[in-house]
Parts: sequence; C-alpha cells; structure tokens
Amino acid sequence: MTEARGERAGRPPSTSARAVELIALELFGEQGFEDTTVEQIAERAGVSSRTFFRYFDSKASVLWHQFDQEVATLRSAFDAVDDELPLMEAIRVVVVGVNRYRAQDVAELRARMHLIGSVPALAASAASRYEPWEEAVSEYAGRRRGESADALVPLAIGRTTLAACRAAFDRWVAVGDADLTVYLDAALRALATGFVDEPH
Amino acid sequence: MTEARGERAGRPPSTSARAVELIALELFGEQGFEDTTVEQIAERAGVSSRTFFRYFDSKASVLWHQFDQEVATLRSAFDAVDDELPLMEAIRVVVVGVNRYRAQDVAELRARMHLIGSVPALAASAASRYEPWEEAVSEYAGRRRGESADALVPLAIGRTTLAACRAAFDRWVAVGDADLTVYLDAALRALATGFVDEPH
DNA sequence: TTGCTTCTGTCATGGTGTGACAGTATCGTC
DNA sequence: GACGATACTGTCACACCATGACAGAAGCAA
Repeated sequence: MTEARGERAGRPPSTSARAVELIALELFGEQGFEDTTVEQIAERAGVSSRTFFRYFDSKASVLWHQFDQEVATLRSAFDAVDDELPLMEAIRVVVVGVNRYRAQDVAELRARMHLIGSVPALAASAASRYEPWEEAVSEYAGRRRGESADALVPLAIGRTTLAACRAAFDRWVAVGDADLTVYLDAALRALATGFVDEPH
Repeated sequence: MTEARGERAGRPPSTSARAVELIALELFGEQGFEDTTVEQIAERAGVSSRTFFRYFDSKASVLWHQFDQEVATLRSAFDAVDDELPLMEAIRVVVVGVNRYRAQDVAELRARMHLIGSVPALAASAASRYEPWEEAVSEYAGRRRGESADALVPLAIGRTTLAACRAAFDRWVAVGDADLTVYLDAALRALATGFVDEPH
C-alpha cells in the first residue's frame, strides 16, 4: 500500500556517482590509472571502498559513466533522422550530430578518451561498454534494410561504424587541431565510400 | 663467450604452453571461464599456479595463444598479395586466404570464438589482442595509399576490417551452416562497397 | 665435481571485487 | 515523539588474480 512515494525515503546517499567520477578522473590524471587504488578514490570521496563498488561495477566503470547515458541520445537521434537519406549517410548525420559536444565538456572528454586509449585495462573495458552503442546502430541498419539487427550486414554496419568513430577519436586526441566532428565526418564518409582510392 | 649453444641448457620445462592451453580449454568447457580458477588449471597440468603465470600473462591469455601467432601469417600474406588489385579487394583476398583453417582445427576454433564472444572478461581482453592484427592491415593500407599507417583512413581501414571480420565470426559461430570464409567474404565485400542498399 | 643456465615451487604481498550483516539516517504514519 | 519501513553505509571476511623475491631442482659443458 505504501507504493506511491512522494519524494524519497531512507538514508540519503553520502555522495553521487558524478562526484566520485570527478575525483577519480582527478586522481587518474595525477598518478595514473594503475597506480590509483579504489581505496584512494573512496577516501577522497569520503566513503568506504565497499561503497565505491556500489556506485560503480569496477574501477574502470568510472570512465564510462557519462558515455553510458549517451546511448539513449543516440537512439532517439536515430528515431528522428530523415529515412529518405541513404543509410550510411543517415548514420553519419546522426553520429556527427550527437557528438557536437559543448565546448565546456571538451577538456574532460579529451582526458577521458586519452586514458581509454593509453591504459590497457581501460581499453579492455571498452568493448563491453561500446556494445549498446553498436547495437543502436545495428538496429537502425536492420530496420532500414528490412532485416534483423543480428543479420550479418547490420551487425557489420554497427561494428564498423564504431570502429571508424574510434579511429576518428584517436586521431582527434593525438592531433586535436580541429573539431572532433571534422574527424568523425571524414572517417564516416570514407567508410560510406568503401575506402575507395581517391583519384588525385 | 658461451654464446653459440648447441641445443639447450638448464632444467627442461615441465610442460608446454600448448598443453596448458588444451587443459584450460577443457576446463572452461566443463565449468565455464569464470568458475575455473588458475589453480585448477595448474593443478591438472601438474605445475604450480605461479608457473602458469610464467607461461601466460593472465588467465585470459590462454585463449589467444594460437591467435597471436597468426598475425605473422597475415603480415607475410600482405607482402605476397598482388598490389594491382584495388586496396579493399586485396585486403579481402588476404584475410579470407589466411582464414582457410584446416578442417581438424575448426572445432577448437569454434569453441574458442564462442568463449570469446560469450564471456565478458574474454571479450574485454580481445581489444588488445586484436591490435597487432589491425596494425598489420593499417600498415598495408598506409603503404598502398602512400600515407602513414597512423593516418586517419589507414587507421580506420584497419579497425573497420577487423570489425567486419568479427561480425562474420560471430555469425559463423551462431549459425555455422557454411564455411567461415563464406561469411568473411560477404562481410568484407559489403565493407568494400560502403554497405550500399542492394537494389533488388 | 664445479659452474652456468633455465625452469620450478614456495612464500609473501597488494589489489580487485563480492557476500553477509549490522548500523544509520530519513521517510510516512499513528 | 515513538514506530516501522526504506535506503544507504561501514565493517568484516573472503576468493581470486597477479607479481616480486628467493631458493631449490635439473639439465649442459668444462
């Protein structure tokens, strides 16, 4: 009978996932990912390490907290895109559009992507984190092509789209002379042409 | 001065990486990857768990022992391929050719790929293991296009080629009604066309 | 036998991640 | 204000992975 709850109940959380995330990013930047223990993060956040693992599944999960939420954005963008566009063009428009980060977030994004790219343990965790993102693309491709998202080509489209975007991210982190969207657009255009040898 | 060694020296190994690998695969099949401890593998192999970690970097590394050696095969195949072929066609020919596994190895390959696809910890380890494979493709693409392998497009070609192959592998493991090379060929042909919507 | 080399086991240790359980802080209700 | 329900927290114990240090074992060559 006590179903409908007004606002909240029980003891309020000591902190928030976002706050812990920022502390973790700070420590990772100071002394590296491997040399930072969960206990250090928890201590600076004012909680026990046991509580850290209630906020995040693993030490690596901290880096993906923001990203996980962006998959929903991606899905809704696919729902809104014009289906008159050729398939790969629609995907490019959606992906580039979703990645127009606000200027204030660029520094944090860059730090995060740099860590993911340079720390083996984080690169390893990437695969499972990117999976929902890939699936969103595969499902759109399947819908457009009238097949299951599990079919070979939709699956390949999801995977290769992510692969092209990761290449763009890596180049952007390494060079960074232009906006991220420029790199993404170039990589996805190349993918859509099948990487033809440009006649010069 | 004791440089040139005849055959061998020192205490001979108790076992071999290959023998430990087969034991591990057996145990993983029986009771799953997570529920198999390194100590169990080592015990059945007649060594201590410390010695296991001298044979393999980690528990997951066992699954990649064979794969690591195939990258050399891939590289030499790229050296031998006809450069007159269009770039993506050459890549397809090389990759499909390298994957013509002998019939006797198919069962083991399938078991391995199934584990890699279904166990999160193994999927996570995949990224770092595939990296040299991707690089081999990127280097060939860079050579053919007259750019660095680190440039955006060669990097994207390496990553997307692997992504397409992984899609083929997954479908082959799930369905498996035809030869692996059929799936690889189809995925790489689709990639080379930029996933155009087939007119029917 | 001696010395060198290579592989091995034992021991100790640090770190991740989880289950069990009790404690604490807030709610709504009487 | 006392009460129970709820949600979060800390402490404790534990299994497992992975690594460094060190000594012992087993082969070769002189």
